[in-house]
Amino acid sequence: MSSSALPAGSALPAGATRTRRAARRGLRREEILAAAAGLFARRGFHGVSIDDIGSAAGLSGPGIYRHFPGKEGVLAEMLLGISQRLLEEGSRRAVAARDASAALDALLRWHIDFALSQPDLITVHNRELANVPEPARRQIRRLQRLYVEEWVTVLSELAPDAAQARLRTAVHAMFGLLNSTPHSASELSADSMAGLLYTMAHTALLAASRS
Amino acid sequence: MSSSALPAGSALPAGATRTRRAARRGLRREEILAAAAGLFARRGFHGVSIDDIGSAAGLSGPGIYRHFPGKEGVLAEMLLGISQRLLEEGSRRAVAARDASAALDALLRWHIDFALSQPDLITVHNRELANVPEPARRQIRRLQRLYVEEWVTVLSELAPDAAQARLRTAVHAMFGLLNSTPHSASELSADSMAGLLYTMAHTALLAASRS
DNA sequence: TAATAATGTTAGGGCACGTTAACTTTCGGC
DNA sequence: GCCGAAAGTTAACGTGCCCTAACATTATTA
Repeated sequence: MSSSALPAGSALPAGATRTRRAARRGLRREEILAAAAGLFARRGFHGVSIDDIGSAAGLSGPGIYRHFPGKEGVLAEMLLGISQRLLEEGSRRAVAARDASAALDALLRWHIDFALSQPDLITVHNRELANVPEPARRQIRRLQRLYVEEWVTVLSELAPDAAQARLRTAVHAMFGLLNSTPHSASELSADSMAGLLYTMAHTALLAASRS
Repeated sequence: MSSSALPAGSALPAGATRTRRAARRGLRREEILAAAAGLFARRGFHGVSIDDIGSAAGLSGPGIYRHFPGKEGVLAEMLLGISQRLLEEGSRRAVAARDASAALDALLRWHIDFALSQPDLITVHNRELANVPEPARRQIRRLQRLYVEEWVTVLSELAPDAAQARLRTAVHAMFGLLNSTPHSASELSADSMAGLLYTMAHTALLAASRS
């Protein structure tokens, strides 16, 4: 890590080659993460072996250790990536909206889009936090909390009288609704599903804020 | 199983003694199931060992095999019991209601009550079906499907124009909402939580039926 | 093209787990 | 109060898993 992550300021060609290497390495890591996500979502963290992940990614089991410190490391990086993506893109879109109502719309569209296009990631994100070892788990929790806070802030602007604890709980429940996608066999088209989830989540959140 | 489950029609005293034995046995089985439910909910089926379950239930690991055919057997019976309870009690209350609106109210109250009072069971029921071996899994799926159908029937009566596939998907999503309870740290009292979940689920279902 | 670091492979160690076996204790029924 | 089955114990077997070691191959840099 020290030699490749912190370049000893040299000329451009060296930098270019290091970039090529890093790109290859990055691709391989993403292949492994994608393969592991599908397996973790289907069988759970403890139901998947290192050899399983290796086979699904096109290399042999112990080859994983050239890219990750271990099985828990794969899971930790996966969940960190998901949490970061949800938070960063969610914040980006919410801030870009012109008012609170539009921000809620943007958050809903973003989360639904993510859940429908990445069902494996959403499933793992929902279920496997307990299997992440401690230094990383705290960081993931922090990102998840900030993501929830983003939603609560928007809702608070729409319903200033609602208690924040109630809004937080409502947001958690709505996540349960949106993230249920992977479990239902989905007899609906992706568009119908997205519309249905939007309607249900939107009305549920507004109802929770009002009453 | 054959000698105790199918009594060779004898007099009452023999029946009474058999009942006493069966009662002890039944209690022990429920202790094991309860201990296993908590562990499965927290760490997942593959994250729990037979010795873990035994310790939590107050006996040593292999002692489990005097009551269940194996680890998968414990999970199978647990999920079967949950599915049966949800379906039977849900149907009972829905049928007893005087109209469709009251039936939906009864179903909501029943499911919320169950989810809030048995978070471990709801969690296991949601996550671990894939680890049940095949003869039992089909039966559990059947019960779950019938339970969903109970909801869809009631909703269809309230919204005759809504497509059944849409209603089924909406019910699945609402289950995700109600079953999210165990994950949120619940800063709310049980009563507030029940009220909030009722409001959100009710409005979401009606919105899904209308639009 | 030779050297070197990155990336891959197979073999194996250590350990935990599910299950069975063999034996002991508890307890209800005559 | 004895008998027999039910219920519990510890020991052990086989297997699968995570990870490391040792070696082979690829590919980049000089």
